[in-house]
Amino acid sequence: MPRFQAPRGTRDLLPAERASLLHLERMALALATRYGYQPIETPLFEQAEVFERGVGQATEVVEKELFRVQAGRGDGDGERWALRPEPTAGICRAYVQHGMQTLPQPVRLTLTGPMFRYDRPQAGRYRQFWQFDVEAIGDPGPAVDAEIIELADRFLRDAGVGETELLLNSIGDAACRPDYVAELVGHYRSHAAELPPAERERLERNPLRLLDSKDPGMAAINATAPRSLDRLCDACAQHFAAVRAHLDALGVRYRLEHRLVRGLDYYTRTAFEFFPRGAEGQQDALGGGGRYDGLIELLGGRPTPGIGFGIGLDRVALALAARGAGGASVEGVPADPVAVVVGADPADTVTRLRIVTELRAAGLTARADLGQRKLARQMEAAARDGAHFAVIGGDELRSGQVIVKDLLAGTQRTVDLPELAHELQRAQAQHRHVPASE
RNA sequence: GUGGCCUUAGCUCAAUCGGCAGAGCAUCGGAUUGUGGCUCCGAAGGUUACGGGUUCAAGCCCCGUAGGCCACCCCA
Repeated sequence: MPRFQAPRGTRDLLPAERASLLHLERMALALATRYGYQPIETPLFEQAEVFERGVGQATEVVEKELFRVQAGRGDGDGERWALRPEPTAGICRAYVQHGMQTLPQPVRLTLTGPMFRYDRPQAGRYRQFWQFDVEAIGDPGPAVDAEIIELADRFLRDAGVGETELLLNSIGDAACRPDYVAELVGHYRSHAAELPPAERERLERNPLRLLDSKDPGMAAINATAPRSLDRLCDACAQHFAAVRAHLDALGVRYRLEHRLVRGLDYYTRTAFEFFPRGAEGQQDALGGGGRYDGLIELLGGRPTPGIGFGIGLDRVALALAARGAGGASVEGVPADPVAVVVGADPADTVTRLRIVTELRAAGLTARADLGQRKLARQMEAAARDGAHFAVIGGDELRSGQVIVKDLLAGTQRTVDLPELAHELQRAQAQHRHVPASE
């Protein structure tokens, strides 16, 4: 085992994995842009308080998983930093900081990048993971709720993760949630004797969480627990009904899940999560999101509604791999070079480098074999690299010519150097029009 | 943060009862001095994750640490 390793819970994305992620990132940006969401980038770290206030002091994400950073000398209040555990708080901080309330509302933003949580690693759960995030800030909905959810659904389908299930809930707002939570606590208190110890402790800190407990002893108690959907105030109930109507109109299928409570404090009203069909462990969640009508205000802005989602690209890639999909070559990132320039005189790297430089200037994807190996080895490496052509520089160079060998067809011809780039482009285009036999 | 399983070459894995650390693939070279994927031959590659203990002797048994995975907690 090497002395130095990637830190626990992180991993190197080797070219094949990097290409898959790059593919997803590009797909995400293209899709969000088509929906009118503009790219934004925020720092990978923020003042810790942005997350403590934004995400919620009592959440697992902040209490247990915040990746705190020792800054410089670490001797001032302003130097309490943390790596971002999720993108929404930072984006909302930027919205406030840059006065985006003066822009036409809502402000539609998207971001793709790494997030950090100091959690115990597991497959599909990393300390550094990639997320595709979309936010619409400044629109109370309900139509934009449906737009956002449909966008998330579209991305998952375009990515090709297969059948997914969308779980939907409304967890109320400042007007009705407190009463509901109080009623819920009362319900659990009346069953206090039957509660498992761990659940009894959570009752005090995060009562909503008891709802989705997997403890078998909780099944009976939860069955009779009040449901937030039955306790929504008129405004929330109307909002939720309208969200559903919009989703129905768009043909987005979902399942009501009254136990769905999101883990971040900022959520209000609409909450949703996506799972691969048949897999509903939390570690299988592909993504989720919801409305956060109080968050901007918490971060120092005027009261402003917002909604968004995050999709875990690592998990999307995992789901793809599980179906034997993905891993294909990425547009703009060809896995294989079109041409490899090899030389009969292994020592003459000048000629090879000069030729390949001209091919690149002409827009071709090409590399030269700059090793000192004999021709057969250079050819072998070119073929195994998946190159379409080998450009062989030998005695013909004296008369300004090279040999172009089509490694797929096995044919070859002599070409004048000034014609080389053209000839390769022509042959490549011709190849594309021949039905692939591979 | 809790509990469990695992870790041998770059990768996938062997190694009988505790008794000389191996194979395939990949890499490099040769067979073939100007022509590739096949074939054959060879080389290189190891502190058996790390540290300690037991033993004449440890990849194998014991303890600790790190990392991976699984189930929780919980998120992506």
